[in-house]
Order: sequence, then C-alpha cells, then structure tokens
Amino acid sequence: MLSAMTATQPLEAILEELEQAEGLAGLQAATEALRIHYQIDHVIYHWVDSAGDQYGCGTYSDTWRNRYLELNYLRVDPVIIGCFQRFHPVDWKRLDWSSKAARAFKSDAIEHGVGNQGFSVPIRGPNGQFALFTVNHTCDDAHWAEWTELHRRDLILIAHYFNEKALDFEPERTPEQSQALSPREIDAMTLLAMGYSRAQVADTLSISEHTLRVYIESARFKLGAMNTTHAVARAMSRGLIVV
Amino acid sequence: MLSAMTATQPLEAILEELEQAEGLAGLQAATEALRIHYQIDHVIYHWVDSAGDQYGCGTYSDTWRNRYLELNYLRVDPVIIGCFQRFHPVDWKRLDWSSKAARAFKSDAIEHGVGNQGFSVPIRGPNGQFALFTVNHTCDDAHWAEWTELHRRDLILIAHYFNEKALDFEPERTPEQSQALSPREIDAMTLLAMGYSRAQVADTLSISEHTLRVYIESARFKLGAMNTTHAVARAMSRGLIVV
DNA sequence: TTTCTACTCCCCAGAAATAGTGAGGGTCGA
DNA sequence: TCGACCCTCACTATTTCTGGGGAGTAGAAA
Repeated sequence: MLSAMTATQPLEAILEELEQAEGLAGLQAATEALRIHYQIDHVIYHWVDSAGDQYGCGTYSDTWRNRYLELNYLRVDPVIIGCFQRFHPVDWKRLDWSSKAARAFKSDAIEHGVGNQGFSVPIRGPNGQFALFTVNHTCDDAHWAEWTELHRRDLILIAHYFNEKALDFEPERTPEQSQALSPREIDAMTLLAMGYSRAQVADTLSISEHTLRVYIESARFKLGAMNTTHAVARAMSRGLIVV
Repeated sequence: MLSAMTATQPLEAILEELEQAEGLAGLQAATEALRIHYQIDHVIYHWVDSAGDQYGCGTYSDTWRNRYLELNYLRVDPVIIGCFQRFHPVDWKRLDWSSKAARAFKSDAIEHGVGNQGFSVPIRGPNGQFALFTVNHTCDDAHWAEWTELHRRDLILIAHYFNEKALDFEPERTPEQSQALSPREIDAMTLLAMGYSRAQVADTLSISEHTLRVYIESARFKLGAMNTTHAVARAMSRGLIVV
C-alpha cells in the first residue's frame, strides 16, 4: 500500500482542489480525496476549542466522532495535549501515552477504526485559534517513518491551506475592528499587560498617575471594557498590543 | 531582476540548507542565501515579543535594525499589527497604512533601504510565540504580485522551517509552559478576561469569593504574574484561555 | 497506602483601583 | 478658525484587590 504511493505531482493538484473548496463540505471532500490519494486510513482537520470540538472534518466514522465528543476525550487525547505544546509536526509515537487514561483512549480509538500510526500537524491562528491536521494509518513503524518523512512538507502545506479555508469560513473569528488606541493608551495597556501597577506604569511613562488614569479610562471606553483587566484582554485579542 | 528568477528546484536546496543550519548564525546565513537566490532586496525572520525584537535574523542593515528598536517601531509597524491579526500571509499593500505614525514609519523604512513592496508570513508557536518571515523588494505592483503568487507556497514552508529552527535553538524561550492551569483556574481567568469582577465571577461559578481568590492566586503563581491583569494577559498570550 | 493535586471555605488589614468632575495647552485637518 | 483629539495634571470618597494566615474533602497517581 504505502510503497505504491506516488510522491510526484500530488501537492499541486491537491492544493488546487483545496483552494477551490467551498464551505465545510468542500473541506470534507478534500479530506476524502486526500485519503484516497495517499491511500491511508484517515485524514482529519479539526479545530480545537476550549468549548470542545465544534468544527472539523475528516474521514473518521460518525460513531467515533460522537464517542470522542461524548466522553470528552478532548481533555485526555495525548495528540491534542502534545501538539498544543509543540510547533513541529509530530509522530504519535513520540507523544506521552503513559497515563492510564491515554492508554484506554488509544485502545478505544483503535477499536473504532483509528490507525495505530499517526502524524499530526499543529496549526495556530490569531486569537489563540488552534487546529490540528492529522493523518493516520495502520502499518508498522518503519513504513510509517518512511512515509511521513517523504510527505512531511506536503502535510505542513496542506495543513496550512486547510486552516486558511477554515478561517475564511468563520469570519466572526477575526477580531472586530474597534477604534484605534492612541500611542499613550497603547503604552499604558502594554505596560499593564506586562504586570506593572498603575504607579509603576506612571513612573515608567514619566507621567502622573492621574494622567495615566485618564488613558486607562479612555482606552477602556474605546474598547468597551468594564475594567482594566477587560481592557487589556480586549486590546490583546484585537492585536492592538503585543505582549 | 524578478523576471530572471528561476522557480525550479529552489525549494529543496534551500530547505536542505535550512535543516542543516546551526544556531542563529546558520539562520542568518540562510536569509542571505535566500536573498541572493531570489534576487530580492531583503529576507527577514524575526520573533515578535513584548520585550522587543531580541531574536531574529535577516538582511536589513544594522542601522535600520537599531533604529527600529530604539524608536520602538514594534508598536507602530503595520506589518506587525496586521500580521498579528491574520493567519494568511499578507502583502504589505493590504495592510492599514492610514495612521500618521504608520506613514512616517514607512517613509523612514524606505530611507533605510527597505523595499517598497513586502510580503510577510505570520507564524505562531506554542505559548503564544509569534514570529514573522518577511521578504521585501523594490519594484512595481504588478511584478510583485506575480512574484509573490509564484512563490507563496515556498515562502510558507520556508517560514515554517525557520521557526522550527528558531524554536530548537531557543528552548528556554518556551519554558514557561511549566504548569497548566486547572479547569477552575481557567474558568476564573476566562471570566476575568471577559470583564467580570471577582464578585461576578464567583457568582457565575457558584463558589464563594474566597475560593475564587484562591484560584486567582494560584493561577497568578503558576503564570508568574504580579497581579490579576498580568495573569490574564499571560494566560491569553500563552493560549491558555481564549476570549 | 501514601502522596499529591484540585476544589472548597474562612478572617482581616492594608494597598490599589475606580467613579465622578474638572481644566489647560497642543496639533491637525476641514 | 473651529472642532476633534491627544497629552498633561488635580481631588475625594468608595469599591475592589491583594497578601498573610489556616483547614477539610475527594480523587488520582505512585
């Protein structure tokens, strides 16, 4: 199976198809196409969210997908936990499967058709957006290592394109435009986000604490925030300050 | 110049070189190699951070690099601000240059050898790590559009590889993943980031304000934060909470 | 079993932030 | 020239946070 793979010319065609994809259904179709193209068991793209698995597509069975959500495997899955801390794409073998919950999860997964080998690419967008692009298969370690080595770059690019599309479909994810902050307000928000107290910020900016307070209040007003912490949080999530 | 570019066979060689790169000097050499290879004015990879531009490499002049740091252009640069809110790689023309500070920045940049055209790829790692990979050049819009279209995929991959290397070289940059927050701590931080006061948060979570305080304090401790605002800011920038 | 972590509750005093109003001078664009 | 916005400074009373203690439960891990 794996050895029959053609490493030539796949990327272009697949990326073209991805670029044409419309809506979640388009992405779903792309995962199926990739699965067939690469002749592997599964291809999955999914958005990982504090609220759970609200968005994604892939070739897993509905049974497994539902089970994953119901049993809240999100909090147990070593793939999620491990990828969340990494930048590099990662082979599942390198993750930490030592806990009892993780082992139980794995055997349950395999029972539901998930391959024993896997490779996942973490992807991050603005505002803490986090998603995974995963391929998995059933085969031995040597074949899998060879296959992932061969297609590593393709998978990174494909993951990137999947996420681009997913973000396009979810425009409400992009931070809303708000009134810009003045330079002094940005200074104030930035220093506050760095943990300085008002007194320290005022001192750092060489202004009186009274003046500083005016900036904080006007920033709060512009951002529609109820208190300083809220204002800083909004400024950060809108990309107005970088901390 | 641009038309003399060879689009064939570059990616492999360049990525090979990148994979061999050792230390920041290796990345620096890679930017230079890329600049020559693509025959463009500049190639830059840099990490964006509250503390400023402490880590990066590229082909800008030292004069400009220092000026950028001294004048704290980090807080003004529309490339930073724009890319921070995006996932897609972005042409500089599509950014918001309308503010006075932004226009002043741009003309200053061009005076110091930065090209009038630019293309930047935002890259994000764990714990809120954020970096940019930028190429820029002096030419007209049509040529630039053609060139970026041609090399878009390569640039995404190169950006990815740069960041992999940079993270490998700077393990201490991502240490503070230390302890994850407990579920209750995440609840507390999230609600605080949404602007709730302690009383409101306690009420929402149906716990006493005293208990809430314990969570806030332990979260603050885990995050190494000096106050609540700081803790929320860190939790956000490390992607522990999403608001 | 023991240890560890998470979760819950309590008191108090001092430090810090907030609300409400005000005022003057500067720059910039219409 | 005039409005709009930015930067700077001031007072008082009230609310909210913070830092220092201590203590018991339950569940999971070693």
